[in-house]
Amino acid sequence: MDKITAIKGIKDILPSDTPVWREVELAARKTFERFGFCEIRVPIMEKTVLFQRSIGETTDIVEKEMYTFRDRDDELLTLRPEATASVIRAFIEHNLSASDPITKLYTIGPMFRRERPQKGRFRQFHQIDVEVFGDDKPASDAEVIFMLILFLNTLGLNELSLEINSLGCKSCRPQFSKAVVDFLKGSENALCPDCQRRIYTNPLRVFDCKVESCGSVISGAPQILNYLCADCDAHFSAVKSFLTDLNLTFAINPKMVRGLDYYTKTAFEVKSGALGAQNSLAGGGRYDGLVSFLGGPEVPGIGFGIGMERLIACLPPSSGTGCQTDVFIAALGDQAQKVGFRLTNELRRSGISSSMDYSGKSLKSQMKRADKLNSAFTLIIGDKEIEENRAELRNMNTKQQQSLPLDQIHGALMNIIKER
RNA sequence: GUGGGUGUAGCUCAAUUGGUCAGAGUGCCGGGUUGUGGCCCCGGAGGCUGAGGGUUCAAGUCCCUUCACUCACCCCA
Repeated sequence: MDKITAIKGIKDILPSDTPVWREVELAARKTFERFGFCEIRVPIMEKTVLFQRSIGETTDIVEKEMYTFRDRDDELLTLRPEATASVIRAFIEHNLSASDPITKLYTIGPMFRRERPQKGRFRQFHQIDVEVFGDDKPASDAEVIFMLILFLNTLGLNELSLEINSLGCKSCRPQFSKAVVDFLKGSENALCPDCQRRIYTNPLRVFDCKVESCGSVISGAPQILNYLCADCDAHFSAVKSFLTDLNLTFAINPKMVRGLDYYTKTAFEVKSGALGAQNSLAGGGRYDGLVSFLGGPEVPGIGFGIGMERLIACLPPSSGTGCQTDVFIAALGDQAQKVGFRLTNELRRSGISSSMDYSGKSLKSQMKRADKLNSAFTLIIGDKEIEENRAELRNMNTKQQQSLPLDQIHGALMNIIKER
């Protein structure tokens, strides 16, 4: 029989990895909730139009990376490639702005993009996603960025680089785009074929092309920061000064444009050197026109996404404790097996984690198993002990051992374990 | 979609120019030693060397095809 494997680019998270994931998720919840964020859980499937509208028809994500399929009633559905669209959809659909003018949400879960997998890039990957609705003040931008950095620091990540930029708004960005197009047309021949095409499809993308010649062309191109309108310019200055107030070091990267069409004003990205080519660990920005563009009220928004696989790849290896067992019951002999079976399940009913091995193997291998389960205590019951109406309880760390009368075992164990 | 690299026991890897090359460590199972497990000692199971074809007296080792994994481009978290 051929064995059935997982889908390309879609990975299992094995028991050995699972503690780190939980630790990261827990840290995220704790940090975000300290900032007043609440969790929202949105579906992993949406109508395709939602993503087409929000992410942008000409983006790579929508053009060639989405898992889209036709439902049985012919409706086009797609597995979400990012979370923002869904969160906004839910925000609008349930009219969340009506009960609170400012809504702060986070969500954690899998995203899907059909790309060629490589280091730090998978077809199913996980994001921690944060969105703020209803606050267009620069302090909000700075707060969100601060929260992101704080969260990463909490996990022990300090060697990070924060880059920010402003992408302008609907009044100043078009002028900038036009200036860029005009400029690029002037030196079209020096660009790589991809970029020559981009001039007409998505000119700003030329900025993050990695081809050397394109880089040198674009280095002389107009810069968005020189085209910002008064409002955007003031906003950006205020964000920078708030970040400085919070002691955050950042670099201004005027070439950072972000791959989703909806961003306006502040855009930011956190990179790590430890990641290889896919070095962007988190990214986000403001999207002031998006909620209304998706049919909602005129509500500004800002948010970011963190790539969990990439984040975990940067983490120092140590942390993360495996599963713990309070007591392991090693039973030797048929009578002992019966007693042990009843006892281990009684303990579980009492809220104590307990395990035993039903195979009847040697004490040696049962002790080995106790080690694997990280048990704090091992209770040894043999048929001989049963005749003497006792069992031996061994503390796995101190090796200390005590004899317990059989009929008092349950109560005694409860006390001992509670004391720990 | 395009390119490079790699595919040998569950895991990590060996195997001189194609010629006892199918191995080691670790893990697993059993046994010994031990104050009833951890250290140490002995033994055992496990591989159509990713798959298919070809060259050769001889192929993990060379060639072709295919698949998988991986890294990079593209793009993004």
